[in-house]
Amino acid sequence: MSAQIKSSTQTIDEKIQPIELKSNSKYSLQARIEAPKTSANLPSFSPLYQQIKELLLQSLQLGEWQPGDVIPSEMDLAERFQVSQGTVRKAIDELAGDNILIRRQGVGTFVATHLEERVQYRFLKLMPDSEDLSTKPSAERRIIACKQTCASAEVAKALGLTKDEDVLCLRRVLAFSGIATILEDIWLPGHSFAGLTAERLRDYQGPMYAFFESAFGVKMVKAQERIKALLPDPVQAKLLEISTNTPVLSVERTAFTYNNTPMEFRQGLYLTADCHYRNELN
Amino acid sequence: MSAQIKSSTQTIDEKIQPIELKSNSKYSLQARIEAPKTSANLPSFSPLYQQIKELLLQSLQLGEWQPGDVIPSEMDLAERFQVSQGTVRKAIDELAGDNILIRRQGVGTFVATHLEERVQYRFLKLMPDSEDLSTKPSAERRIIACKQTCASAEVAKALGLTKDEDVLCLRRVLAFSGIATILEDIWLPGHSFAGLTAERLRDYQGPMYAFFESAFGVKMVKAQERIKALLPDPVQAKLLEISTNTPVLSVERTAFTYNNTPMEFRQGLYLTADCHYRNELN
DNA sequence: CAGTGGTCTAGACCACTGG
DNA sequence: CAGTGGTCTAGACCACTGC
Repeated sequence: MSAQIKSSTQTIDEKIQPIELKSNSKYSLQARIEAPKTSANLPSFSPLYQQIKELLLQSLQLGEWQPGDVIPSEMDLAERFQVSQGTVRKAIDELAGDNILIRRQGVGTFVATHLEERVQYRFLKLMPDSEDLSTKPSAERRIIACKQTCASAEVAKALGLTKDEDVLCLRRVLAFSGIATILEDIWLPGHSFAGLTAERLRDYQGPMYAFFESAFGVKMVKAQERIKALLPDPVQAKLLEISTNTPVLSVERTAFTYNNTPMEFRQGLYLTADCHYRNELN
Repeated sequence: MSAQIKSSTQTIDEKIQPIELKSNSKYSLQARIEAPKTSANLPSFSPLYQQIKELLLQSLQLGEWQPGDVIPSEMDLAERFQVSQGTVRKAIDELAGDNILIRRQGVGTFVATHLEERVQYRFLKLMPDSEDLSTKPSAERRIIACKQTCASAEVAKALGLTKDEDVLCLRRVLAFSGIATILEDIWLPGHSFAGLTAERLRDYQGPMYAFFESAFGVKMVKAQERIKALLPDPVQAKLLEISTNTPVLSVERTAFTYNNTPMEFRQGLYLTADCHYRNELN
């Protein structure tokens, strides 16, 4: 899991060849093959920095570096992969752009984590209407249910499981400043979250995704949301302390780990009387 | 508007000084002053590529290059600003990341435009539930109203105007596959859109933001949205052909030109029976 | 002060597009 | 085939952090 050697393919002929490569001379980076263009529009080659990016992602996925850890310096990585610092830099740049790594000048490059994040809820786009960012009231959380069930067709599809596979199902309410605001139903693949109980969740201080990281080694990296407007059913309305005539946002989220593997599906109902879902478009 | 000369400040001492600068030796790029750190955490200097980025933005804002135009090649710009190609490249990279410029390998770098965009509606995140991207039914548009009024407090605030300044107010309905889906109220600052009429809008084929570009030279660059769930009032319900008990998404958008200048405020009501607002989180 | 990421350069070569 | 953006390198120096 340590020494990986590879070679640039671009100018390899005159560059590294004469030098004895460190520990083994097998190329661990895919050679840039001039693949005959298939009918589809596949990219015909992969730049070095993309391959480095993939290797870094592999190391992250395999747990070589844990969330919050420093990764080796650019120079060290350049040495390890036998490329220039600039090439490593471009790979890291992209990962930093995806919020997978975090650069800190003068210190090092770190694996992003949902723990100890300046912004506690990275994926929560709900904001108070009064843009009063100064007083970010920490949420009160209430776990309503935590049970093991079989995946419905919808949940199975979202999680990439087959129907009736084991899933954990949570239900919780978040209240801000004493006002119940979010009701969430959360489904998790059973095989990755074995041993999760309402008690353990209750005991944990901090964001749920931080808990998933530390307790199950599951790091959420990105997510997709589908938003609709709904009227809550009577049970939902009761939990949110509203009437069934009060419209709410339905926010269905699929969250992914490395490798685009879905690891969570949730439906949130957001009460938007004093809040809104905020989005930036570019 | 043409020859701009400047100098790198980083290694200027030994580098360019002995050479006679092209046409004039005034630095048009701000020197990197080691400003005494103010109490606030202001950046103490600005990298060259950031300054280049600002200069490019200025040229865009002043209309030196119009939407759809090619801008000069990286080499030409490097020559113009007296920096290396890599520095220009980094500036352009950022602008391309903001969807302000578009790079096309082998061809050149272009000013982004809402016209002739592969994706017609860049800011519209509403998708059919059946992810049936193949059949993207073009919307039927109906202009309901187009009148000149005074800015309400809310609209004035969003557009950075003072209350009661002139604004244009549009109302329209978009229908997909014959189903009325979106009702939008749109407010525009009167001074920038003088002469806009329902007829001109109706005659124009293509996205509204493309119309704004070609008819008024207003290029929307980014936007913010605030989403809530609402019940429509009777008038709104009638226009959307739904009952007042059907919840809808309220999407309030402020759109900006260059310089973070707000140029449009709109409230859209989205019927989400067969559609959803889609968002990607990183 | 050593070590990290951040900026900048100059030059080489590659991949792609269009005439 | 010329011209554009895209990749890669090697080396220099700067800004920031922590010890």
